[in-house]
Amino acid sequence: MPELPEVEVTLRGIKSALEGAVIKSIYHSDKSLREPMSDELYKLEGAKVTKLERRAKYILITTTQGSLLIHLGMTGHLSVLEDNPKRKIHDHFEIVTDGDITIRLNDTRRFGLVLYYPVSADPFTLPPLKDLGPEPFSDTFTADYLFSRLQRCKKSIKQCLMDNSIVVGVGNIYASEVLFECRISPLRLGNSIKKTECELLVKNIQQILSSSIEKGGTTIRDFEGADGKLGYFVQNLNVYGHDDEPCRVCGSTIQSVVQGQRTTYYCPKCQH
DNA sequence: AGTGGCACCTGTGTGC
DNA sequence: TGCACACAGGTGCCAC
Repeated sequence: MPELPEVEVTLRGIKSALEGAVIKSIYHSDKSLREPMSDELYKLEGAKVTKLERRAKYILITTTQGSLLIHLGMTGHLSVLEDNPKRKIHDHFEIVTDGDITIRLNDTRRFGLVLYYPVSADPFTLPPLKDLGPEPFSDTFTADYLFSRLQRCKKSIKQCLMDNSIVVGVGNIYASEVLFECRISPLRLGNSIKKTECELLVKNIQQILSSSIEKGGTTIRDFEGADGKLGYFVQNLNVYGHDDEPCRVCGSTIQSVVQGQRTTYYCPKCQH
């Protein structure tokens, strides 16, 4: 499910329910996500939520009794519920607030992550946040930076864009879309990308991600925002999932290719 | 150091 | 209808 825009839309969706609220109760299932969920999570009961923020595709919730890091993996979804309805299959974690709002994590494939950090710990200096590259909207993510990083990359530019140590938040959908918008072939190696192309990449990564956030994310199968509304960015996808269809720009056939076990979509005529 | 392959999981769609 | 298989939005670990 979630790429960065979906996570940002989710964060905005849960923010009003959680910010300033007191956590009345915590629940976690016995099933392991990417890692088992610790019983230390119950230490958050009685805590006041002081801050919600996003780093890469992680949501960090800071409270007076420690912090909570949530990753949605491939199929994770957070919903905001008002009457604490019965848990359904694949509901693995929930927070109930003093305002009787339930924030519930449903994650079919269990690639998500829910971690607890004590008050004394700074999650930004610890795994998994510690070694992440720059945010796409930050001042440090510039064409100069990208160019210097790509110099030592011998893998494909598509895989470079998805490499979290280079830039965070560009997943499989948006990597294809960004390269199409830049007219750069996904098959080229990172170290073949010119400075002027890095300028294009930075600009389009920012534009496409922010446009998708505005439209509520991308719905491929089952993504909904925390309010249950579907995202509309899927209508703006030019190549992702469009293999064997005509390119919207030149009319030639969109191709797909597997790179690093992930499918890439591109127009062989438009992209060089 | 950088890269490719695989593992973690369940559900869905396709072809036989 | 049933079965086998491929594939799906992410990420970390391992061996080379």
